[in-house]
Amino acid sequence: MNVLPREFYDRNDVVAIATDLLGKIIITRFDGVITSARIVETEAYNGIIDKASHAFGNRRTNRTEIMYGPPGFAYVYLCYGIHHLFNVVCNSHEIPHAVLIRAVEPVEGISKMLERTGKKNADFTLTRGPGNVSKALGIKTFHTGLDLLDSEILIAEDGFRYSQKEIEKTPRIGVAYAGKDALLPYRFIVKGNKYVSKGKMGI
DNA sequence: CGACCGATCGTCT
DNA sequence: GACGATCGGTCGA
Repeated sequence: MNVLPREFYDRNDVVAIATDLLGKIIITRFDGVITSARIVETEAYNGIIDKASHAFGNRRTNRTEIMYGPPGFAYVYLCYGIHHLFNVVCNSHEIPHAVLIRAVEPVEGISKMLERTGKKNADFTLTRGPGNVSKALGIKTFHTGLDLLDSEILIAEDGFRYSQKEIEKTPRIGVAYAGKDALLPYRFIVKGNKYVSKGKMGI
């Protein structure tokens, strides 16, 4: 198990990074408790030219500032006042690319995930959808800015890899407000994986 | 299965 | 003051 290096995130191709993140492992360690899960669904957000991105039009606010920083850091924001959505900051300083983690497959610490989510059974709803991912892994908005190479949240690879045939691309979910950009094939899923979220065009 | 709805609050205008 | 990069439940067909 190796933590992904800074160079993994420091690329001028957020779509490639979103694809490459499939199969990688997110590991969180809060209060000494480890939970980990394999990424099976991602979405790319292509910075200032992407209407679906919070950084569209070079918008800089307290919330989005982290995306303008160096790559390999967490961008976590509150959605609908309830859900903490976990993103990975990509590309170099001043280029606000990000990848949203939309679904993972539990690996370690499932009992802790059940405790955090208040669920009884470890079925596919445990970590399906970006809100559930953060809830199960214990990620909150105040974790925004953590270094994914050295903090309580890490992303690593264990040698496992999905083949291109197992990966499908679709338009992103819930971004209708982005007009034409909502049609871009920036969502990446592992075909047939039961943890992949339900989308209009998804599985 | 699809449509709809309520929860809930930080962020931006 | 309005609005989400959502979720889970309910209701009707």
